[in-house]
Amino acid sequence: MPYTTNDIKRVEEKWQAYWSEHKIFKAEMDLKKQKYYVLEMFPYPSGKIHMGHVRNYTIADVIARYKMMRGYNVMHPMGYDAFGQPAENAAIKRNTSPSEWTYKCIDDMRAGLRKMGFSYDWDRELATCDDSYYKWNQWIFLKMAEKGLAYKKGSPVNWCPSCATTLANEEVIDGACWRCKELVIQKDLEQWYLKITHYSESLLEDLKKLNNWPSRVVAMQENWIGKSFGADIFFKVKGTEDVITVFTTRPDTIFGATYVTLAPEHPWVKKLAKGTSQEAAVAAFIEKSANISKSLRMSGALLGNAERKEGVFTGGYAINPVNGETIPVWTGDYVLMEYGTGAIMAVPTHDQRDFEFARAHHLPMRVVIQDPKNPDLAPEQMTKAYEDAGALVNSKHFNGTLNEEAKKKISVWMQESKMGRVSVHWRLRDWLISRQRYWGAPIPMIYCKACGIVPVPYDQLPVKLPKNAPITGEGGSPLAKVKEFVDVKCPKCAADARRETDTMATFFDSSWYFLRYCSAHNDREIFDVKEAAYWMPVDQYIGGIEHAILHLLYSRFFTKFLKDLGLVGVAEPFDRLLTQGMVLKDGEVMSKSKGNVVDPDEVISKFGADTLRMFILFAAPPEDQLEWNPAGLEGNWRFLNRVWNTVEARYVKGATLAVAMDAQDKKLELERNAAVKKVTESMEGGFKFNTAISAIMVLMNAVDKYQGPAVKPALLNKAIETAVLLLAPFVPHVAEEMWQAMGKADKTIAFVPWPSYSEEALKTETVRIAAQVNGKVRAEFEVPRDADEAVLRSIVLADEGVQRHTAGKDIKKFIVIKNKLVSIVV
RNA sequence: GCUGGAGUGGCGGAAUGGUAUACGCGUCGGUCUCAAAAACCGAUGUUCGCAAGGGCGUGUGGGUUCGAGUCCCACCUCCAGCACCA
Repeated sequence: MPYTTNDIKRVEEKWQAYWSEHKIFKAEMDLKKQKYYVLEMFPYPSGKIHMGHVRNYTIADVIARYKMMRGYNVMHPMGYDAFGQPAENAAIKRNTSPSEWTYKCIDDMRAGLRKMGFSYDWDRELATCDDSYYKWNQWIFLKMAEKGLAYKKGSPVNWCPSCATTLANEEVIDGACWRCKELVIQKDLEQWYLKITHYSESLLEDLKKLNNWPSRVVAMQENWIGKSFGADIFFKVKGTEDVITVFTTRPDTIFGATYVTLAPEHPWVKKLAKGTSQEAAVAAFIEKSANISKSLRMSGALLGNAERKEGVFTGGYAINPVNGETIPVWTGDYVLMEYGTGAIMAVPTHDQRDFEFARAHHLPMRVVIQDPKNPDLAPEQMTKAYEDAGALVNSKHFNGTLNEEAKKKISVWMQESKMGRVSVHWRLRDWLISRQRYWGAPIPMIYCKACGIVPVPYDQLPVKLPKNAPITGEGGSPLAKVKEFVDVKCPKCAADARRETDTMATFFDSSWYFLRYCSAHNDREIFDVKEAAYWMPVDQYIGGIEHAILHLLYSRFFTKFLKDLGLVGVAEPFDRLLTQGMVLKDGEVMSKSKGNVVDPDEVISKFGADTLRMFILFAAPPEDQLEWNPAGLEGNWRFLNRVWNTVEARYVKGATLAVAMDAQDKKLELERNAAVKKVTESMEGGFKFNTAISAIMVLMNAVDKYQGPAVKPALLNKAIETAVLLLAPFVPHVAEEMWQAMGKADKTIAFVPWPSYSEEALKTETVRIAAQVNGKVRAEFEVPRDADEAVLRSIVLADEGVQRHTAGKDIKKFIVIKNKLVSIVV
């Protein structure tokens, strides 16, 4: 009887109900048992689940179920990253409230997740927009403020005109808003920051511990943190005792510095120009630069473009400390105020950007490093900067020193003679978290005229988000318009005061949710320390590569902070990370705008969740992109049918073990053991689900070939049972149903021990070997296992096919690779 | 430019330095059927040959080795991230 659409619906609903009613996947701390924490990146509830979610969560579910069968105490939770701007937009569009819309979406998502049969502990479900959750956001914020890690400062910030809110550096992609793609501009605002830079060193250093993270994610974080070693060098302003400090990673080129360039925003630019003939030109340049947004200045359009390296002479001069030379100070828009000291020493001969600027503005150049391949390097002839290694010239007593060595020597020398100091600069900046939005956690601060900025006392948390804020999408914090929210008494002096009306960036919410899952409904504390000590770290985290920097970096930061508070014992939250590939259709990412979306619901109603799961796992390794292929889906559907039919037609309940095994029996046992070995190794060696499933297919092919009057029902049963057990993590519903149909006593297959295999059973009496002559395969033989060289010589050299290639030639070597091949050299 | 990764049949993809193309899809042929679908069986890198058998094949060019998709060197192409970060 085929496995019909009706069967699918009946079977899948039956087992989903069973798992749910009996809380099969409820996880409880048990110190006697080895824990395993499987986590997928929780979804933003924007509607129903899509194929990307299906892939992400199916991967996680197979891992969770596999680990359960291996005897681990598995925690596999799910929740919703529920704050965020789309809810506000949806509320305006549909004339509803962000809260109503979000909770409706959560219901839809939950239903979709249940239909996929995922093994979640639903008792731990959480949504970040619940005040029972964001209360602890506020708690963390206050703790950070106490430690000086949350602070307010005024500075130019990234501003998205379309979203009418600020953005973190990490949220600006190619100069545009990560969400709406609008070009980001700079705006001077007072905003809240988290001092992630306090942890720069350990965020970088601890990347080395993350051996089970994809190397590209580690590399991306490394780049983002961006540690540069070099020197700060003090250039005296000519005619004063004042100093301009520049940062360089190339102190070896200090003798080649022919001018200094300051960022247009650098405070010395105006000071130097004042009263000189350059004053007007400098003022005009500063104005012009300010009008070109930073995002444009930093975007690819200006890169490596000499024409665009704009700048003017400030009218002032500086003294190069190492040789006392007076050199001009320029301002140029290729120097960024945000990085280093906002000032550079320009060495046009050995830095391409300086070279372009110097050529554009006719500034002097001097060679201080000789190219060993072209020892007559001269500025007039250079068409680009020489940035490679070489020995120093024109550098006084450092002449002849190789530049890598000179970097250290010159830094030390300058430090000793107080001309500069060895220094390190970071690319990472503090994290701007204020958002002028409604649908987020209120920042728990109060402004009092007398007392200044006053934290909300802990016992007044949560600061609840008012329900009635007017959301127009037109900018400005909606909370500022809610009088009963804004008006508050100062906790210190009880005078009239005003609440902070900005909310937290939603990445704050997701930076610690994995800890909250450890005791999701604890209303006394952020989480139970003992529970967290047991469950953390997350053993396997699964999610999209798009979170390689933001979310993962912030989560690492929060974990380090909470560790410093003594609340968690681990410095890193995620032991293993798997970034799943995207789901494509016709070579493009599925998206509503492209109209190439495949709805999981439709696939489920036709083929069932199990077929969908299996196709997604089989069609590509989990990290790779996956091309949607309807024919492939049907192939997996056919396979599940074959297994189902085999259980129905050939499984014999109560068959007892046969005594003697013939060749056919041994072959089946061999295939059974080989399949268990291969599937187990595919799982243990990095979750190669595609090869795991192919090994189960090979086993089923062997079962199909096991036919005829000599079939031993007990052996056949064993092979079928093994196949069903191996399939259980992948296709849990149909596996449960078949397990029950075979009359097994277990109430669920979920915790039946994973099958084992024996190496002995894999050893056949004879093996098939190949014979190579001069590296080419010329014949194949069936020979006794572990046959020695003498035996093999007699068999192989007597072979006609081999002799054709060896006849009349000397055999120089006869190499034996046991049970694999022989290689003859003539 | 820097960083990370990938190039294997018609397609998705397999291969601890040891018989390249497992498994699946597709295609072709067959069984069953009045017919079709489904299901089942078989074939399927390319080329020369009636056949036996041989040549060539994992982006390109070299190298190491009895033996290289795999290791080393140099390149090409593609994907991704970062990017006037001094």
